[in-house]
Amino acid sequence: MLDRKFIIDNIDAVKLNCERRFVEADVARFVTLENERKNLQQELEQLQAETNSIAKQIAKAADNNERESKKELGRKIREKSDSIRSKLESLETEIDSVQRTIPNMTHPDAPIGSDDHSNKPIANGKTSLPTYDFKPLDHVELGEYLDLIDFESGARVAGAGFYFLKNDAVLLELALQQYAVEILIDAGFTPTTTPDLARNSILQGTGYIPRGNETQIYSIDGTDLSLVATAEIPLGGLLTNQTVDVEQLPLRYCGISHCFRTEAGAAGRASRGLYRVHQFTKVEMFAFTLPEQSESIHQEMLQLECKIFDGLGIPYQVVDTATGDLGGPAFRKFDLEAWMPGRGIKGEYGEVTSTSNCTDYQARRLNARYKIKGEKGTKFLHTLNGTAIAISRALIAIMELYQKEDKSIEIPKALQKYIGKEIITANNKNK
RNA sequence: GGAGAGGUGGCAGAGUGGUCUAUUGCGCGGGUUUGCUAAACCCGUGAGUCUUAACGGGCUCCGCAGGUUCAAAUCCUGUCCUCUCCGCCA
Repeated sequence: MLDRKFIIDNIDAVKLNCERRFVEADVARFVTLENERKNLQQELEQLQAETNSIAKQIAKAADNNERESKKELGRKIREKSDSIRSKLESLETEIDSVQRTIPNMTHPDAPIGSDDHSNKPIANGKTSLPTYDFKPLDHVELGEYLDLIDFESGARVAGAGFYFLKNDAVLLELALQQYAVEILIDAGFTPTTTPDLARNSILQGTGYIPRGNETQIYSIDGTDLSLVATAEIPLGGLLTNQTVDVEQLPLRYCGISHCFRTEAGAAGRASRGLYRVHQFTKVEMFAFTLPEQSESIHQEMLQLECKIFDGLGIPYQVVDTATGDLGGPAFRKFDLEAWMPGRGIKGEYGEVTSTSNCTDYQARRLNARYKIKGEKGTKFLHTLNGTAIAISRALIAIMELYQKEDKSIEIPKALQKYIGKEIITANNKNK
C-alpha cells in the first residue's frame, strides 16, 4: 500500500494515477477519514498522557482520600479514552479498506491504456517464429496422443482444471525446474522450496485477498491458512516484520512451489488445456532491494527470463504492461509472451512470465525494512518478483513448438541432458 | 495429538502490579589518559509515530491479540513460536 502521508501530500498525483490505471478508489474519502483519524489519535494520546500522570500521582499519594479521588478521576479519563479508542478502531478499519483499493504509483514510461490491448511490445526473443509444412496440433491433442497429460482423470479426482502429467511430461517438468534453478543459482539467487500454504496475513501483505468474492485464493476451512497462488507469497513473507542490514542487500531468492488458483470468473475465456488451470508448478524469482536498486534488478529479472526462454529455443515477445493491466502492487511490469502454434486459429502469443517491480508497496504492508548502519531509523525495502518458469505454460510452448508431423515432440537441447533422450514418441512411453 | 518449560533491546540475562527513566554485563559509538596498540576510566548507545524551524516534548512497543486495573513486562484469556518428553508417522 501507499504511505498515508504520501497520499495526503500528493492527492492530485494519486488521483491521476488511479484514473490512468482505471481503478476506482475514493481518494477524497481516504483523505477525510485519515485527517479525522489523526485528530482523534492526538486526542487519545493526550488522554493517555493524563492517565500516566495520574497513575504516578496515585502511587505517591499522601493519603487514602487523595488516592480515591484520583482514582475516580482516572476512571473518568478511561471512559473517555475507551470511547475514542472504539471510534478509532472502526475508523481504522474503514481507512484500511479504502487505502487498500489505492494502487501503487506507476512508472512514468509504462504505456497508458485500459487493458492488455495497450500493452506495448518492446523486444523479441532470439528464436524466430516457426513455419510448418503440416497443420500443427495444440498441446491437448499432442498430450493425449503421446499420453503426456490426462485431463479426464484430473477432473475425476479434483474437478475441471486439474490434470495428471504423465510419462515424459513429468520428466519435462523436473528438467524445466532444474534448468531454471541452475540459471538462477548462477545469477546469485538463493534457491528455496517454499511452503505451499501461507497465513492469510502474509497473503494480504503481498497484496492477495483471501475469501473475497472473486478471490483467486483457495482457503483452508477452519484455519487462517490459504494455498499459495505463487511462491511470491511465501518469499515475500520471508522478511515480514524483519529489518535487514543494508550490507546484505540486494537479497535474491528463487522459490519452487505449487501454485493454486480458483480462476473465479475466468470461465469461458480462452483457456483450453494447460493454459488456465487450478494447480501448476512454478519457479519464481524474488528480490528485496534498496530503493535505488529496484529498477536495475527489475531489468536483471527480465533478462533472466529472456535467457531462460532463449535457451529453450522458444520465440517470444516482451511487453511493457499498460497501466490498466497492472496489478495493484506493481509499479511496472514486463511480460514474456511465448509463441504457441496451437493457440487460436493459426498460433498466438500467450503469457508465460511476468516480472513486477512493486517498489515499497508490498514491503509497507509486510513491514519489511532495512537499516543503514550509523543512521537513525529504518526504511522500507523494495520488492520485486518474476516468473522464472511456470511449468504448465512452458509445457504448452514446448510441446506445440517442438512437434513434428508424426506427432512426436523433440526435446529442447537444453533439457536433453536432464531427460536422457532427444525425442518423445508414442511408442517410447515410460511405463 | 498429549504433558511440561520458555519467548524481555544487537547478544546474554534480571525484573512477578506503582517507589528513578526496563537492573546489569557484553558488544557498538564518542572521549580522557597514552611512543603505538591494549588496558583503565568517563559519556552515549533500540524501533515506530505525533509535535517542533530546531533544541526538546508526547504516545506506543517486553512474541502477537484481547481483558482486569487509576496503573500491566508483571495478573487473566486466547493465539503463535521455540525447547524437552510421550504418542503417531514418510
